[in-house]
This record gives sequence, structure tokens and C-alpha cells, in this order.
Amino acid sequence: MERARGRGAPKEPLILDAARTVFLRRGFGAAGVDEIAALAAISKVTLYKYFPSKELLFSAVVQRDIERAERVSDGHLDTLAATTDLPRDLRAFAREFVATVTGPDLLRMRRLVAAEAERFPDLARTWDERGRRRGLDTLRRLFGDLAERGLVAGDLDVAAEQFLWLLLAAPFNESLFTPAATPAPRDLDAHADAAVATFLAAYGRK
Amino acid sequence: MERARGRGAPKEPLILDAARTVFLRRGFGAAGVDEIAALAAISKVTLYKYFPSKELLFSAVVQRDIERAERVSDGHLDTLAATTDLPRDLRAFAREFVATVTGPDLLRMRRLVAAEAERFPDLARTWDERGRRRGLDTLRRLFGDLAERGLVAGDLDVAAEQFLWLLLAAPFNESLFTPAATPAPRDLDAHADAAVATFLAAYGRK
DNA sequence: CTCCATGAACTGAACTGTACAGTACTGCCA
DNA sequence: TGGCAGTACTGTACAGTTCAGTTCATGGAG
Repeated sequence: MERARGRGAPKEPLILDAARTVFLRRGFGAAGVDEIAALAAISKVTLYKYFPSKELLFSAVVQRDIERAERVSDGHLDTLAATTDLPRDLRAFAREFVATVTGPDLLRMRRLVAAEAERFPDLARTWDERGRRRGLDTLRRLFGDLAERGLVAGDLDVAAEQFLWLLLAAPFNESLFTPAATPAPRDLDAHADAAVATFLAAYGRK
Repeated sequence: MERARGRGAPKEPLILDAARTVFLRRGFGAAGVDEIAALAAISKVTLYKYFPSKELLFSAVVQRDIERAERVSDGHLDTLAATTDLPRDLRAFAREFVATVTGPDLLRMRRLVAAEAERFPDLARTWDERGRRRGLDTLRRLFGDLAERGLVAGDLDVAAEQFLWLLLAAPFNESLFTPAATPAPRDLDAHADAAVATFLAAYGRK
């Protein structure tokens, strides 16, 4: 699929934004192409020129989100690896990590992709693998650095996965079954702190 | 709505079974009432006599699953509370627990309920709360007994939630994005063992 | 015991109404 | 003159209904 369209105005991102909004609000099935076109202030015909079917449009929306997520920077990883107070700095990292990954749009998109996993199996697998791998890679790298300094020890792959789920499982679960509510940051911080405490008890040294 | 129907045969469970099968196979949207009726070997008219809409039928299916889940027994909790080798017995318990809660149908139903959480918000909340509360209650009771014997210590509510997610988050996540595959029991056992090890490192005593 | 009347529950198939993805067409503006 | 907006249209899929007829249990009459 070549990018040789829309000579004058690049309407593609505009359409994708509108589609994303409507898909997130209504889900794939209940989202109407008319509504997407209206929100993009574009005619349906033009929309179909860019994306020949609703399925392809949805795929494009999700693909773009996947690629965007991969460009997010890792933040304070270096300072954390050089920490002099691991519990404190790991708590700060964990809080930020959770807050990032539980942004409302991200949670809703995750729910949406999961809900349509039967219709878009490749998309769902890609979403999960790329996203999870990214989180795990970050954590493994961090724990590798910490292990070299003797601050943590154990199976670092398992450590990364357990830490990831200690942080994310509860908010992910809530977002699945209570799509409207966004978890309060305060609760999230406490949640992250508890995860850090358990993680350090199991894997921390010194 | 009185139960004074179907003098001869109680077709209600028959319809619910068929509906459950088709909903699990196709999802709510793609499931056709005709297919459900055909599978139940019943006419569409009869089906609508028992369940006046597809929505009500779906609700009834899920409600029944929720109630069924509440009748499952807790198994070896007593022997575990009186254990003389906590790591070994907790591993056995964890393996069985995970195996039970990650049965293919249960995972698929969870996915389905989450996917339709927008259309059936009460149903989704009920599913999540009742199911999670049941798991947490079981674990809290267990940890309470163990705490009295000095085998574990710490915030038992947090302990129960963390243990729950250490056990379930990974298989739940996989089932969301790869609905077809069922996790291999061997992997699940290893997964459960790792969760137990981390849990005991954080909360175990003696 | 047999026969038929009665009525409830059921079947099968055709039908209705609607919602919506995708298309065709007309005219506008650059 | 070519891309686009606006709108009306087409085709289809499917939830829910209607209807004409079938099955079957009951029960009373002969």
C-alpha cells in the first residue's frame, strides 16, 4: 500500500485521529463510518479513498498507536541504575511507569484491541507482544544494571515479568470491566509502592 | 416473569447451553439467534418465548456462569492451613488454583464479558467483583490461618491481591490477546511455582 | 379400552424493519 | 479539470414477528 495519495493535504493523520476517537468512544462495531467522516470534517468518499474498508481503518489506527508507543522514551533509567537509595528511586520509577501505562486512552485501546482479537488476531498479537516486550525489556535492562551492582539477585526474566504484573495487573483488570472509571493517582501510587516492597523483599539484596 | 412455562420439558438450560456455546464461539455481536436456536434444536419463536431478547439471553448465560462459579468448592484449604511443609503445599495449592481459574471456557467467558462491558456494564462489574472477591476471600482466609501459626506475616489484604495477580495476570493477559491458544499445563505449573517463591520470599517466615 | 375433541406448546418458513458499510451521482470550488 | 462535499442510494445482514400448520397430553363419551 503506497503512500502516494492525498497530494495536497495529508488527511491521513486527520482521519486516523477522528477514527481513533470514535473507535475509543463506541468500540469497533458501534462506530459508524459516517460519524468518523463527520468528525474528520471529510466526506465518506474521501475517507474510503484513503482507507478502503472499516477494517483497514481500524488496523491503521491501532498500528499507529503501537508504533507510537514504541517511540516513548524510557525516562530516568540511567539515574535509577546509579541509585544510592534503591527503594526510594525504584518507588519513583514504579509510580511513573504505572501512571504512564495506565493512561485512560491506553487502557481503552487495550480493551478495544482485546475485544476485537477474534476479528483482528494479528493485530491483537502484535499489540500484546510489542507492548509487553517493551515493558519487559526496560525492566530487564534496569534489573541487569542493578544486579551488576549487587542490589538485586535472582532470575531477572522472572523478576521482570512478576514486577510488571505486580504493577499493572490490577489497573488492567479494572479497566477491562469498568471502562468508564480511571483509577485515582493516589491509589495508583500506593499500589506501586506495595509492588516495589514485595519485589524488593523477593529480589533485593543489601 | 413466572416459571410456569414448558409443562413437559424445561428447555431453559438447554437454550442457555446452546447460547453459551455460540456466544463463546462467535462473541455477542457475531452470534446469530438463528444459530443458537438451531443448536438448541428449538424454533426461534420458542427461544423468544423464554428469552425476549438477545441481550436478556446473554445476561442469563453470564449470570448462570457467575452463580456456578460461586458454588465451586475451595478444595484442600484445611490441609494447607495445617501444613508442615509450606513451600511444597503452597505450590500444590497454587498449581491447582491456577489450573482451575484458567480453564479455557472460563478464560473465553472472561474475554467475552470484558468485550461487552460497554453494553452490559452491570454484568461486567458483577463478574469481576464476585469472581475476584471469591479468589481474594479464599486467599485471605488461607493467609490468616498461616499468619496465626507464624508462617507468614505482613499486610494480608495486599498479600492476597499480589499473590492473586502473580498467579493469574500472565495467563489472563495471554487469553485476552490470543483467544485460541490454551496455556500448557507444564508452563502453568512453573509459573505458579515462581509466584509461590516470590510470595514466600516477601511474606514467608521461619 | 378406544376414539376423538381440545388446547397448549412447538415448528418452519416467510416476512418486517432497521441499521449500516460501501457506492453512485451531482454539483461546487480551485 | 480534477478532487472533494453532500446526499441519496444499494445491498446485506440480522433481530424480532407473524402465521399456518403439527405434535402431544389430557379427558370425557361411547
